[in-house]
Amino acid sequence: MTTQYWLVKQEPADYSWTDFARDRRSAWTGVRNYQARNHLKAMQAGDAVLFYHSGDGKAVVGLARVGRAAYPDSTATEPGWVAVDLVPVRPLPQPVTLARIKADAALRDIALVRHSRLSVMPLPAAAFARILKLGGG
DNA sequence: GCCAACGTTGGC
DNA sequence: GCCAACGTTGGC
Repeated sequence: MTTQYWLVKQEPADYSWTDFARDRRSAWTGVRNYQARNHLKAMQAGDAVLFYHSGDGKAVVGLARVGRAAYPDSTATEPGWVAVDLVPVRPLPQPVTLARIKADAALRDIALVRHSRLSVMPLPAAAFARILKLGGG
């Protein structure tokens, strides 16, 4: 299976990149949106993931990878919800802000811009590479 | 099956 | 703090 590319959002006040880097691994639980869940289910171990700070931050701040593909979310009170495990790889030398992304012609159609409420989304390989480049990573 | 009301997310 | 987008719920 070829590597797929994703972006996940997190409110830094709830769980920041710093928390993630300290933990070395995080169970991505609590997703309760069907579209986001379907993206979680499509993740494979080893896939590349960008970590985005929503709210106070509004920037892509780090690179991660999928450590474990989808499994039942133990925090859910109803069946059917899933979690994945994510592992931090490295922070981006320079966070890529939402404003920067919106200003980039090659990125104006990504889900982060087009579908701002989605918390787990796929990224085309080219868009993923572009954001990494903008971040100096 | 439609639609109004309402709640949540997230940018500004 | 406000508002747009959008998902969910419930009445009909």
